[in-house]
Amino acid sequence: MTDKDPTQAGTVRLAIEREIFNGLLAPGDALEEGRLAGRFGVSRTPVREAITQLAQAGLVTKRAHKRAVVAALEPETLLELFEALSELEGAAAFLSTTRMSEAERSELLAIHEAAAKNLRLNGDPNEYADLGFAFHQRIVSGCHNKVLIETTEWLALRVLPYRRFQVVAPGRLQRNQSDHDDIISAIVAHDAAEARSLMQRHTLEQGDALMRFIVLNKTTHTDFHPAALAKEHPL
Amino acid sequence: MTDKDPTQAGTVRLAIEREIFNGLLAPGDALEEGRLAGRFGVSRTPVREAITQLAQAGLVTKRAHKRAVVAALEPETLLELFEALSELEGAAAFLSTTRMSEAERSELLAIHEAAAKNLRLNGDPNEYADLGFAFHQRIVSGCHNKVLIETTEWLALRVLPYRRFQVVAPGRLQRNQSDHDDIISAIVAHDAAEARSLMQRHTLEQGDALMRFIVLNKTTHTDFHPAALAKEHPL
DNA sequence: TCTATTACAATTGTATACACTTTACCTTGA
DNA sequence: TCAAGGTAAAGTGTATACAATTGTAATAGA
Repeated sequence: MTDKDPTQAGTVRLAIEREIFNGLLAPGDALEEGRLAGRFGVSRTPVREAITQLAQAGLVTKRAHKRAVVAALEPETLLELFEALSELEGAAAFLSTTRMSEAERSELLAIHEAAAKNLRLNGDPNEYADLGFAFHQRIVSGCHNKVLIETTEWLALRVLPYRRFQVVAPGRLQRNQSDHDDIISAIVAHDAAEARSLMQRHTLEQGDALMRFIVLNKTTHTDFHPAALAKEHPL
Repeated sequence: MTDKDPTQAGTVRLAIEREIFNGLLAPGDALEEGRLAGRFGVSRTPVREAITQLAQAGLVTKRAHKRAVVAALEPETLLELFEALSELEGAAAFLSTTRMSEAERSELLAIHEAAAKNLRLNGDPNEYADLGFAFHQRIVSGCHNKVLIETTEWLALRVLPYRRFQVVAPGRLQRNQSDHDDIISAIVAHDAAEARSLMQRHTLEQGDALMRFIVLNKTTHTDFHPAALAKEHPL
């Protein structure tokens, strides 16, 4: 599904996806086929196909004869996403502990150390967020189970617009890094069960922290749309 | 996505899905839009949309300008599916242990006892398979996490055509029932960790048993298409 | 006989036109 | 003023026509 896009439908799909992540298209916004077609300079057909794909991916919701809208994640759904994701990432960590190649393990370590360095030197928080994302991604891909990887990334995609806000909570970065420390230790020690447990709790707490942040800032928003949050809390 | 289908695309989608499960459409078979359109008495447009949805669901594979084909599960992928599924169902069992309502718990027990009765009286194996499926489904739905439920069912859908063959292996039924016994016990005892562990191992062993069965019968098949198996091992 | 090239057929991707449903607004009556 | 109904506008669902790409087979050359 993540192929290069020789087809217009694929191009449009990626474009819409981008706009959702950028916040240009906010949750609840209607995806009107005609306008999008005009905006991208294509006909309704590929737009319609792109929307169908996005709907199946869960990024937009669509009912018959009703306009497709960008999926609005209610707080409850966001919690459920993190709960499910924590189980999958925990499982991946368990499997990765015994399945990662030496190369993969050392790459993971390199990413972790780069993040540590960034933290010590008060580097760019955006870069730290990217490294954190890479950390999770490597652990997931290390399990060598394509189905599990695919499924995990499918869920991670849906929380992606929200996940980066973990860093704004005070003291979250240090806690995050220390969690990663422990996870790395378990993996290096080949303690798969411990790696699972730590990873699972870590992801779950990421979700909790995000939820707390959202709730605390909710008075000023009817919605907790990532774009709105981004404006008030620029990284 | 499992709504009633006031739209033709939805109807066609379900029809194709059925034919895949029935084996009328075998893995590797090409889904040619024009023919399907003619066969269902609609135009290519809804057929195309149905195929797009099925592709996103993983039941068919589709690349640009190439014909869509029914997804052929290679043995490796099937193993990966069961591995991922076992993690998800294990997680669901963990959560269900503490989250199921009394009504849900008693319904689960009723299903389990009906299966036991079927086994004692040498009932219809097909009915037993259905009860087994219901057993898993209730445990999953009991976790009250829509995202987790949805994700689990998404994977279960892909192994559905193969999963029923668990019953053909000699002694599998008794083993299956005894596994279910243990899982029920853990749930009733509110031992969530044990429920997870048992459920996870159970689903994983289901997959292993299925794989063994397939490998043992592979000499006669170049492929282990469910329809071919169904012909040789009618339930 | 085998291989490569080329033309043609088959099939997918896209655009446009039309039918049907929903939504919104406006009118009408109380 | 408000509610109810109806009508027009907007938007989705589907069919058809056309363009672009791929698969195939036939032919020419070695």
